[in-house]
Amino acid sequence: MESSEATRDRLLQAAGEEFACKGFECARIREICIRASANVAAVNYHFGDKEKLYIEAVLEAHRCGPGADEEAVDPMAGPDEQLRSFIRHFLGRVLAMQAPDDWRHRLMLRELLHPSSASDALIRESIRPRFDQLQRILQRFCPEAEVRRLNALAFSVIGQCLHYKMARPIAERLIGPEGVEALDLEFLTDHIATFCLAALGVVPPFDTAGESVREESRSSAGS
Amino acid sequence: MESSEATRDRLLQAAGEEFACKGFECARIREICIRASANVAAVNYHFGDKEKLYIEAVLEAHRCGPGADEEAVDPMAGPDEQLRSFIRHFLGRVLAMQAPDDWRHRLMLRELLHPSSASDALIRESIRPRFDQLQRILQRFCPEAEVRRLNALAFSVIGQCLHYKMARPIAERLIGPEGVEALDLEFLTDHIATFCLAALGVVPPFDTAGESVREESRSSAGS
DNA sequence: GCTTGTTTCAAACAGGCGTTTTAATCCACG
DNA sequence: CGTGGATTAAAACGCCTGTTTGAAACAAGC
Repeated sequence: MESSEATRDRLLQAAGEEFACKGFECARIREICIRASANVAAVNYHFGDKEKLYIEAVLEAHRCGPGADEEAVDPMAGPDEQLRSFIRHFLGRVLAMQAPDDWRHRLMLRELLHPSSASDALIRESIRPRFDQLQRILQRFCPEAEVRRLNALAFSVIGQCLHYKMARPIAERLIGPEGVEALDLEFLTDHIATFCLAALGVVPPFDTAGESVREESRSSAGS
Repeated sequence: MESSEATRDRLLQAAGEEFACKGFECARIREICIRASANVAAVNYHFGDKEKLYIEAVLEAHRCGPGADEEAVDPMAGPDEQLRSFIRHFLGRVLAMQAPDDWRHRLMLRELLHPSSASDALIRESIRPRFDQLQRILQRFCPEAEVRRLNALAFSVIGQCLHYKMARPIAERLIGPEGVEALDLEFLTDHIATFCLAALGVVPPFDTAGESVREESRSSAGS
């Protein structure tokens, strides 16, 4: 009874990887079972059919995924440092999605782009909290802003970050693989954070060399 | 000989629509032929196989697509007006992709996200020129910027726009369909343009109400 | 040891897929 | 009219899909 839970778990893992990189339609049950060293009938026995296996795989990837750095943004920090921190973590997760072992987040993203019944839990427990968190940060900059502006501001932040996952194949063709590789986490975090904070009037805008004037050089006579 | 070119054309149109909304793998040749009022064997006769039909459909959608507003950005205008104009047109195309009749752009986007041999022509003739155009505009703001910064700036503009196509299903769940609908072309164009121009130091940043201070109110004593 | 319930396995199932075959149809030209 | 090449049509082909079957293997309780 409990002994064979192992097969179920192996199936969930294999299904997650397969669904993540091929999608629901293109993933093959036989391939999943080979990966899991299980028989084809095991899917039907443990889950019923392909769709129920998919839903369970998404929810499983969702359960194992978050939890670690849930509250990585310091609630005591200033709004600009909070936004920087949010961008760093969000972008870090976006860039890490390229890694072969991060199939969990790729699977979750796939589910969000083509929502099935599994997306409810994802949005409720993962996406919504982070979106609200971002909006709370932005509201500290624009406390009197209407909802529509707040939404657009949030999407401006998210859009810039997510772009490096979504459009990566095009980007590699446009500026070359080495051009994409040069846009690493550190540089992009600083770029997007400065871009947004400048738009919000918190830090000075980019100069004619495209560089940002950070605090230390602003108050040069300070320390 | 020439008479039956009609069947070929009907197949290309039907294939374009079908590939655009279901993708290469999930589109069915039989369904395409029903749409085109053609026999299944017609695909093999006119194109060889499914993949060659797909490539021809992408290239056909590409040929019929652009050409109209190729140079919609006034080369004589100031850089800020050029950027505004670029964002308006790019965003307009992104938002128009939701329309059922704009399957051509949806198909092209699909091809760019999962590149096959058809993407070469797309990138060379459609994407690359516009990307270079955007970089030229941005270079007028930051003439001394290095390549990496220029790339990141371009992706900041593009990412904000494309987000409204890519993440639309999630956005509708996050802020509701009416929330997404409120983000129309006019509002978003102004929002993204102001966001970018403020980051570049050309216009004042958003104030605490999330509103932008446009030129007329800046030089209130002027006219 | 036998029974009972759970889990695995090889094999087969029906249906859909892209593709091919073979014959029928069309249409222009001599 | 009749001939030949281009186009269409119906049917079948082989393959692969998700799913199901029925029996075998296994462990536990009496």
